[in-house]
Amino acid sequence: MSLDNKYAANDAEQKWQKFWEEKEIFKYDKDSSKEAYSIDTPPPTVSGKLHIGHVFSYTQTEIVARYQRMLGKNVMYPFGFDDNGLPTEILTEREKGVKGSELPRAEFVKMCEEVSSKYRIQFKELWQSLGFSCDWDSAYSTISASSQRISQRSFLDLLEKKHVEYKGMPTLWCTKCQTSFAQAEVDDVNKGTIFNYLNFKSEGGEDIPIATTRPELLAGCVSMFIHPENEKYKHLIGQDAIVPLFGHKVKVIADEKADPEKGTGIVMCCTYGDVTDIDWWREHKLETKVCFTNEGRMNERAGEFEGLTIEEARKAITEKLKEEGYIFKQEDLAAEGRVVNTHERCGAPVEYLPTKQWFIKVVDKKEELIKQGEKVNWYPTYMGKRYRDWVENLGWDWAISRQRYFGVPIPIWYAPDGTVVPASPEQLPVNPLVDKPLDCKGYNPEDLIPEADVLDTWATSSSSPQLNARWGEEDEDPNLKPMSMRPQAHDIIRTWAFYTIVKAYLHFDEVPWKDAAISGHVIKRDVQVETDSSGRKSKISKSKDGDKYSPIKIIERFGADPIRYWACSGTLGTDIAFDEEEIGGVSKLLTKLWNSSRFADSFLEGFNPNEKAPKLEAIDKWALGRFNKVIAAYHKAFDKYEFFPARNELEKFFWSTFCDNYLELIKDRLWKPEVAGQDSNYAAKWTLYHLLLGQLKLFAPYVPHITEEIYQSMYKGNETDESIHISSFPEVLEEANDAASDKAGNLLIELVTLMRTYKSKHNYSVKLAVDTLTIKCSDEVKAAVELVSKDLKAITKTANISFADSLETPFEDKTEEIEIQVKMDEAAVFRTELVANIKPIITKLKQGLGLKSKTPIAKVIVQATPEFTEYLTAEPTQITAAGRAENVEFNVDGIEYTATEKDGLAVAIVQ
RNA sequence: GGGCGGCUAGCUCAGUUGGUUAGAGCGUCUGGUUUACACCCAGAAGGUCACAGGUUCGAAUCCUGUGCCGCCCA
Repeated sequence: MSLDNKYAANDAEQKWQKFWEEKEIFKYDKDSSKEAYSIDTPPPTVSGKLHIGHVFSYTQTEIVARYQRMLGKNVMYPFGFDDNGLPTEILTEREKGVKGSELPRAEFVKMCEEVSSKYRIQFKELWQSLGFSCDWDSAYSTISASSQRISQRSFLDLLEKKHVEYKGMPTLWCTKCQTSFAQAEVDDVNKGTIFNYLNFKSEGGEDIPIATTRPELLAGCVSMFIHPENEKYKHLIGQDAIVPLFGHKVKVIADEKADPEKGTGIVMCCTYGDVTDIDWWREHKLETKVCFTNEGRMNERAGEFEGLTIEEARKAITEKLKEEGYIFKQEDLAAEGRVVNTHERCGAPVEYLPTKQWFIKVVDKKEELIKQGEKVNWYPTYMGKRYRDWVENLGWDWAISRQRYFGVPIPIWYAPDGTVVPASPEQLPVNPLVDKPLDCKGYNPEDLIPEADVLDTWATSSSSPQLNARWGEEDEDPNLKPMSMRPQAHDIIRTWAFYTIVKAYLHFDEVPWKDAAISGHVIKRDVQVETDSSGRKSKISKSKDGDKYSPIKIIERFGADPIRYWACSGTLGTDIAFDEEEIGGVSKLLTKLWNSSRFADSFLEGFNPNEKAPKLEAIDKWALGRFNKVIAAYHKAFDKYEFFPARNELEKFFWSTFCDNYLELIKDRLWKPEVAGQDSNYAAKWTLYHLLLGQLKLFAPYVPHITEEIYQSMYKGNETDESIHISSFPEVLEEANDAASDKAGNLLIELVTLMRTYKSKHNYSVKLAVDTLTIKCSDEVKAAVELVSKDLKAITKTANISFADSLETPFEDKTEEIEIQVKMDEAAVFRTELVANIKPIITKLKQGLGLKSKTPIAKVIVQATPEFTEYLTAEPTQITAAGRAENVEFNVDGIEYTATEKDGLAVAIVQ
């Protein structure tokens, strides 16, 4: 089977994707004795849109999977979908135009299932069209029955070990989603707002000024704070103050956290404006005066403002304060100056409300969790610091209960006296709203109150290592503890990486995985700003950039392989700009790979590399030896998840050493075995066979489709592996590590470059014949050059090579070891000169016929003196090439010629 | 305000434990090519390695400081 002229990417990609699936090439074998390599694939959140960022980071993982597989490991590359929880609910509400809280629970859950399964299919199709080598049989969804079982098992284990607790305390609360949430789900948004300066009154009637952006909290004001050394106001400490509009009294208290420089230097403390309020409330044992409802409206404490939303109340109360003369100054805070905490799932501002929630206790485990983080190998290493910083700054335990619907139920009931009655392991998965505990702990089953809350989505996705290892299930896999690696992007170190480490630590006192490879994000090049020459970049925005970055469309345009290759550009962990030009550049590389393979194929058809041991020539050893170095560098880089340098070494070798030099060097040996000798011909083919195969294998993880296509067409006979992707990487060929050959090869390249420069500077064609090349060099160099003089002659079209101690007319360029003198073949030079005269005339004639200079024509006819004719007829292809003509004829009578600048030379053309 | 990362050719980026003349691709310029490939080949131009100090025989690389950009956390 030989290779077609052009590589048909679309057909080939689909063909091989089907082939891999049918032949189960990527199946993980649980019972294999081979070393396991397991990947804790991030289960993407089903949030609707597919994003080029997904492609970028997931592809990097996919390439690692293929790499490890070719190292001979038993690779577990599963896929999961994190389809439960609030993101899916919000998506469903948006798509179906409903509100979860207003529908019967079961009905809404069913809708969520419907929506998520739709998107699950889209995601899977995307990964498949990129040629991902997942074992789809091990795909999981975090809401499936078995995932629920494992997630509930996790909860019960933590309950038993007393790592979870049910407690009432101020909790991050989303009034829009009407649920509590975790610290990690808070987003900082810069938002403009108004700073209101207003006066409280002291008992003695003195004005006590404060500044606040949230006057609606006045109803919940419980105290005021002044710095103990605040000279201006410290006399107020200990007094009572009267809250404007609402009239209740609050104490003025001293505390160092009240910054004298900020606002007026006096701060009001409410239930609860922010984390400082909560700290004060706790430290000073203040009363609790909630003035909001869970739905985000003012409650009865707000008096006439009851029932207004928080926003409405802010305006109304500000107005009233102004009317009644409490406000004496208002300040517009610019957007960048004011950070508002929002709920990352929906964008609503964060509130703090006292509620009773389930927490995983992490704050008192900081030290241990930091130590766990140190046991993980982070790539790049500084990402470990981000983890550490996050853990060190933890202020809250991890709230895992959500007052929502589409999630894993918390498997417990409450007895009338408050005792928690857990589900039994054998009844999982359980839905307390429907089921009863197997062991009611002596309570009447009818009296038990089911827990209606569900687990946070992170509480389930943080169990992905346990889901992969099938923890506690019949088919539990002991080889996956810990897993080999976790790939993920840097933005979710504080959530997903952290939570997963927490779980593995609390359950098993171990790390979930050995390595964590952290990728960056895809950003776009902002064209408008770029023309400002400041070269700014910005994040891709779904709303602004629409479909431009739709992965499906990009795959359709470029094919999967170029996108995969692009996804491996740039340093691990850093953001990358999406660059269509670069993806187009990859297509060029693949075409080059295809064409060079096609070239090799034309000589290797029927070739058997096992027929006999080759007698390798210096130049063969040189190329193979350099390839040995590429192999070593490739593995060294991949070992650290640095697929970009690995790829670069390979690409550089392929394009420069292999294509531009080695293939050119062996052409004569391939074309003319009768001149070169059968041994030489065999050695060239043998080297070509192995070099190309080796490169295909190193390219395979990146561009699996085209390499498979070439492998199957060219190599399948001699090579027995069913797919290149389960073959093993090329081994270092010791025989080729030969210093003399390496030296000779490098000198040869130096000489070739010098000759090319010489010709280029004289405007000669690279192929123009040379009569004699004279080299001035040391005896040592001379000996090395003699090893490759045959190759040097062939590639530089040189008839004679000689060595001399001094040169009469040395070429200006030289290297450290070599100087040269070139005597061109006079006849060839003269012929070139003649052709150089003919060429512009042909172009002119073409233009006269309305043709472009590159348009092919039938014939060039030249009229010339006998002397010129003799030169030209010796190498007629020079003229046909110059005119892109089929043919050339000389001195035909009865035709109108156009004269050239050179006397005795004229041209005509036939279209 | 704290932490982290970055600043290298017109653009996108490499640059190993400090070591000859700092590299690649794209772009530009000059040439070339029909027995793999114009998605090609050869050659050239183009850099005060953000800035300022310091360590060193030697610094893009190590140290200190400054500026700008980005991210994370307050």
